[in-house]
Amino acid sequence: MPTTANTIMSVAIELFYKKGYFATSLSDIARLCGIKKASLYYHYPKKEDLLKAILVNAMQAVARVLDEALAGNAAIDVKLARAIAAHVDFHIKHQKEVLISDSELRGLSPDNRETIIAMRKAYEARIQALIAEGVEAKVFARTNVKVASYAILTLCSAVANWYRTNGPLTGIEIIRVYQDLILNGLREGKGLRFS
Amino acid sequence: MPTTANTIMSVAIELFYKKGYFATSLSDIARLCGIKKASLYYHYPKKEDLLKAILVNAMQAVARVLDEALAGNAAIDVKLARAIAAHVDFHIKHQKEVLISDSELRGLSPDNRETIIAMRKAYEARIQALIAEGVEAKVFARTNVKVASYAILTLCSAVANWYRTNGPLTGIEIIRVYQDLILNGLREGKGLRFS
DNA sequence: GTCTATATGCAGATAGAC
DNA sequence: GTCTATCTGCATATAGAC
Repeated sequence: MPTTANTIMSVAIELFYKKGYFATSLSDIARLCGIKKASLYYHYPKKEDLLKAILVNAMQAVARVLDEALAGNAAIDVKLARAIAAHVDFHIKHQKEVLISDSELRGLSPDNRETIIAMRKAYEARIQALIAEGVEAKVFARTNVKVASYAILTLCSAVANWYRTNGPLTGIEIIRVYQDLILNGLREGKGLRFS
Repeated sequence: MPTTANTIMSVAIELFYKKGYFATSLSDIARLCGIKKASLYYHYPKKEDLLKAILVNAMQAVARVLDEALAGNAAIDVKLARAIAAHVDFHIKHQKEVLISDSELRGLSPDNRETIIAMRKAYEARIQALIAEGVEAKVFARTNVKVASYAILTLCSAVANWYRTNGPLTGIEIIRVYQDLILNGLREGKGLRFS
């Protein structure tokens, strides 16, 4: 039995995803929750609080998933493969939250926006560290680590834009494809060699 | 000397890009144009007309760029390489319009939205035809053509999210990287093999 | 915790003078 | 073509009863 706050949150995710943050009114949300819009304010004092919670939760969740993927020892290319798997898996399992995160950041006040950007940078830094370690160990070709990380992360995030649950591919198949593509690309002379 | 209509259009692109379509008011646009908001209605009867024009122009322009890239004969992998170059080049030269196209489609009425989606599908179909031809000719490995096209197009479009004009890389360098990555990926056993 | 009623503001859009 | 003035509606948010 979900709490009212939880119901509101899932309805908000649904509508922000489908119509966008600004185009979604609190009346829309209230109607779908089966309550009056004034009641929303008891649970979330401002509309922006809903958006902020969605983005913070998503960032924390994906960071946790990365934690698990990187726990334990492994060769650096295996580690990166696991990170890719975790990232892609999260992005196909949480398409709505992730697409909201990508397109509604501007709905936040400067303070809240900075919070999210900082979380995002911390996440990127962990991927960059993996790439740098692989380059250091000469497992990957020399490359501009930051640029490579942007290319890889946008590539792996973009899957949220086209993946469909009833599509012809399972998540595992897609992960396999992206792992091959990126790891081949990072090895000597094969692709992701940003100078 | 730009016409007023043109000024309005560039201001709209600037603001829709920076703040988003819904968060941009016609007063904002008018102020930056140095006119009163009622004057906007002489040039564009509805706010949505501005958004529609941006999306239609962008789609027409990128389709034209693809025309040029595919004019003349060439081997199928060379053709695809040219298509990638054209697509990436367009996406780094028109970042704002392209990012608006990607995130503000919901600002359009159903009719207008359908128009854009149809243009988009036609564009995708041309890329799919290239991939299919390469598979047919056994230059590329067998793969799910539609899925491969989505992966490739989102990959090549995502560059608009991270490319910076004063960044460390030129457009040509990025194009080279993406061409290598994708063409290697499509050849036998190297990556973009969606079953 | 949820309700009814309402305050307040600004949005998109129009009318009509110049 | 641009202006001033205004219409109309809906948005977020609050007050206070139950």
